[in-house]
Amino acid sequence: MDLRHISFRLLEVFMSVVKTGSISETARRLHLTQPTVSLQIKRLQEAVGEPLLLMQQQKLHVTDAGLELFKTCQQVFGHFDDYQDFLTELNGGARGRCKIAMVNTAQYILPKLLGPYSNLHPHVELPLEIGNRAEVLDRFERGEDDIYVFSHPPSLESAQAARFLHNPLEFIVPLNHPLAHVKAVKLTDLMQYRFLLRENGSATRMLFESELQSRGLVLSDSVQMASNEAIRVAVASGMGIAVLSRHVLATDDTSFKILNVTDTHLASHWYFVMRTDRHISHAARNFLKFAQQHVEQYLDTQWVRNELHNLHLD
Amino acid sequence: MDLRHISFRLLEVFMSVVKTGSISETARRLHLTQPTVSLQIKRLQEAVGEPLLLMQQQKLHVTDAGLELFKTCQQVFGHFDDYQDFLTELNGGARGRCKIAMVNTAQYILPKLLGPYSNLHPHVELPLEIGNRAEVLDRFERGEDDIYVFSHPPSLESAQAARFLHNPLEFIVPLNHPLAHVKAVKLTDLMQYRFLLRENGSATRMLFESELQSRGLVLSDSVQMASNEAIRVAVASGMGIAVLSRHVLATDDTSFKILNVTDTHLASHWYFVMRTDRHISHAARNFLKFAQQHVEQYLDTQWVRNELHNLHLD
DNA sequence: GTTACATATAGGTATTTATCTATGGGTCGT
DNA sequence: ACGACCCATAGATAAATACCTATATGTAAC
Repeated sequence: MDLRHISFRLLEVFMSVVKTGSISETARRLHLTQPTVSLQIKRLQEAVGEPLLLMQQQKLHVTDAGLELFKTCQQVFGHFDDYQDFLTELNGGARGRCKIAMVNTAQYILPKLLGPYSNLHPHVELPLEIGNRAEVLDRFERGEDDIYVFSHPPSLESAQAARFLHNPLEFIVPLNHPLAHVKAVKLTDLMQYRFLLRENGSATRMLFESELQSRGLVLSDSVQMASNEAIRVAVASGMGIAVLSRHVLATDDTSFKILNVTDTHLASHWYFVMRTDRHISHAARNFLKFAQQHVEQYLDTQWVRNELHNLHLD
Repeated sequence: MDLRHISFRLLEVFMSVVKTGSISETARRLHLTQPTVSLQIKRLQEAVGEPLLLMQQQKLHVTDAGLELFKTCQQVFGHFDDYQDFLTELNGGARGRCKIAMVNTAQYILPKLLGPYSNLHPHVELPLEIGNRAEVLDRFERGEDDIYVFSHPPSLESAQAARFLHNPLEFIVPLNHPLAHVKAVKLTDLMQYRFLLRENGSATRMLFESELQSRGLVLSDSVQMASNEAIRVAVASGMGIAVLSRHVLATDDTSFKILNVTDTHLASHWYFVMRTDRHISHAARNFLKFAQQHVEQYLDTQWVRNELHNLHLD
């Protein structure tokens, strides 16, 4: 039996002939001519190397080999039907994988969107990668994920980015800090204190430092820490002061004090970024559509800046 | 997804690519060039309407759709492997069907051959048709069976027949019959008695009547009966005398007497007949080969006339 | 920077395919 | 005997396939 040159079309025709028990009838149903069907069957028989249909008393008779092939075909088409269903789900975004890589800070906000999405599409895998800016940038360069969440999106010809959330930065001090109860503070007032900062390259730090530089200010003392939590806890325990994303700070957290710095309003935005030179999974497209429609619903409305319509998702 | 023009070859190539994870490697293994494989994959992707493989960081990456297709292919090829096995058995005669139609009398001898054969090939179906000569002839004309067993084979261009067993006829009388103890009888001595005969067209009757005719004899009385058993029992109970195939008479049956008719030795032969203008199942071929090799073993050697080598079985 | 491999693309060709129309030869019912 | 059907075969053709060679391009290793 040489299947090589057997196409599924051929098997379809064969199955129809077995079902209808007639070559002419099959021809009519499949909008072919009778000789065409005759020939197809002949070819199939040659490929199988065994008669599949015999004319017997003016009637088409299916041989054992034919019947068994018919059964085999039924199974085979069953599997392909299943596959078709799978594809349909995949296309509808109801199944598949949507790999997201995000910078550390984003992990405080993205789950609010991912949770509802995941409930809606339980068959979609959502592997998340969390890293510092450098790491995520690395992944982005290599195109390892479907979607990237940046605060400062890299610029790349073959990528598109869109903001969806405002990311205001706040200055926090220990409760017993001299400035803790001052009503209005200026940025220069803070320079004398020790700042707890994320590593170089962190979007928050970048933003803060560029602000300092543009105003000709210099920190008198700073300590680098690996995570936002570490910084928060360290500030609470009096190790120094810090500038952190508003989203990192729980509103009911009273272990530190947020300053009212009147002359400085640092803020960036959260961006969804996707590469256009790479295949984007249906699930990823679907997630972004979901986000576009539901950011207002699941994220704090006061911070939402929904510009996701700028993404070309179709 | 449009499978119509997808051949199994294409799926084979695809599977190899997934397995080896490399287009070039697949090309080497399948003795193709790399561009050929590239193109095949491209075609397959177009047919499926979904990317199956992606280049990612210089490595071929199988997409979800690709992986699922791969699994589907595995199943599908599994089914075709099963089918191939089925075909192999069919070809080896170990599976399939061998329809045999035989005249009544043959049912006393054929089972001796069919039993051992069936034990050897339990997966071969052996539907038997038993009828009178006219009925079997009818089936033969229409080609309804693979093998026919006749005593007087019909002559037909597109058929071959070969003898395998001698079929001597015996005259039997009731135990209390006047001739029962006569040592040597002549045919003419029997004419005055009532003969119990099978229906017109029965090979036994044909043979007997042609003998009578050639010798200018006429029966004084005859009764037609439907089966050999009926005749045997009727003879035993004194209804008349009869001529029956030796094979119909059990050697240890003492309910009647076999005459020694010195001037008449009626006999025919059993023939296997097959049509050459019809597909002959492997099982049927195989059975005839088996018969050719084993008639001596399973049938009474004294009656065997094995001329089955005259059949063209390959 | 060159070599070694990987894939992708372009261009070419012989073969195969999927069709068709036309035709021949059976069987069945009228 | 004559349509009305059935299937098989022959002959024709446009399209698709299955390959190839040559070449471009991109990355990794030396």
